[in-house]
Amino acid sequence: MAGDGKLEDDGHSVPGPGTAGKHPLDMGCLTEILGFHLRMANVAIFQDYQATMAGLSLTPKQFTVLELVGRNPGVVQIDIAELLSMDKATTMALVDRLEARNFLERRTSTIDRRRKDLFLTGEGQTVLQEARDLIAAHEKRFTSRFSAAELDAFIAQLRRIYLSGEGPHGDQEAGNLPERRTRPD
Amino acid sequence: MAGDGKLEDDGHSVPGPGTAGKHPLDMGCLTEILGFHLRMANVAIFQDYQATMAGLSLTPKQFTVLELVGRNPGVVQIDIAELLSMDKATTMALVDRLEARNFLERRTSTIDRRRKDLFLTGEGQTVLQEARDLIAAHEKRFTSRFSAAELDAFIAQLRRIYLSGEGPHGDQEAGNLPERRTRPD
DNA sequence: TATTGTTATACTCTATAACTATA
DNA sequence: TATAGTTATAGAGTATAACAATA
Repeated sequence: MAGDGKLEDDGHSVPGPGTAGKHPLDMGCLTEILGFHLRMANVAIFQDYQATMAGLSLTPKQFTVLELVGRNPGVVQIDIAELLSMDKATTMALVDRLEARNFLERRTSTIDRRRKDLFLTGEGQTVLQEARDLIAAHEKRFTSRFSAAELDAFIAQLRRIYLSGEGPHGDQEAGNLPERRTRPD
Repeated sequence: MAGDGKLEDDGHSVPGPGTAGKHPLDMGCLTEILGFHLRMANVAIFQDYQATMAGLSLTPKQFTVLELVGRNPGVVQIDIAELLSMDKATTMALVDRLEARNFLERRTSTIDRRRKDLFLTGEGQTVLQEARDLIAAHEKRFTSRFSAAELDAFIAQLRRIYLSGEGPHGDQEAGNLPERRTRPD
């Protein structure tokens, strides 16, 4: 029903997320744009996450990296970067912050001395477990809106978006992007 | 199946999104965190969006604002801010950029002279329609992975995440967040 | 007194490019 | 020649705080 190619007028009107539709705006084609809904959901979850994690000061991505290093001792930056679709310099900065807070450490690999194996410190392990506990409660506030089957289907659909070989678009001949855009906001 | 409260070891291992699992990492509890999958999907869509919109240099949020102003001539910043869960200063900066590119203009409201009504310029209307066309093609690369029924269900689930009164968590007694975190990354 | 817009400021995230060292 | 990490730099996005104009 949604999406036969063209984005045109459909006159949908949707109340805002916060107050109960004081000034309902016509959302136009936004209602049928998957990326829009995805972004709105992301923002909503982030806000609760932020309130939940205020004491720990760990961004979602920082938590992700701690969890990855915790589960995969000795993992190197380049693999984390690839998994999370980050630039290696971005990954560097991220790891720098976690290292500065003494949550993880770099050790030069004995096998390939270009590589720095990453390990959690004791403090990192502690903060990771605290974060896991807080996030579990935070998650439950959202996942409780779904049955187990619904949640599994939901996650499967999300994975269908981001697990797809090299990405969806065909040839990528453009190569160089003329202007720089930074974040998925 | 996913989520009985505690986040513990489950040993799931998932290949990275790009190359076909060269270094599969143990994702630990990440596999059952809805916010993680949401973020990964968001990043994947953003990357295709970016490649698609390289020529126009419009971020998703900029496009959203243009569409809102186009559909709701005279809408004011504060309403946009509320709908998109943005700070009013952030909204200001966003509108500034669009105004500097001559895509929209501010006119002092005749009814309430504190307010500035927003309108698309001719150029803004042109660029908006170009963006709609590009985004339609971009969207199709993702939505084509789902049947119409699946897509409707998917979007309904996303809306269930972000349309929920004041947000999910109970009392919000904390009020002031001790540290600042900025973006949902 | 409350609301809307505004400015100033600062900090984080991110990417680009160039560099070092290892392989 | 290619890879991993690193540094320097720059730009966008965001929020906080203060302020002005108006209601």
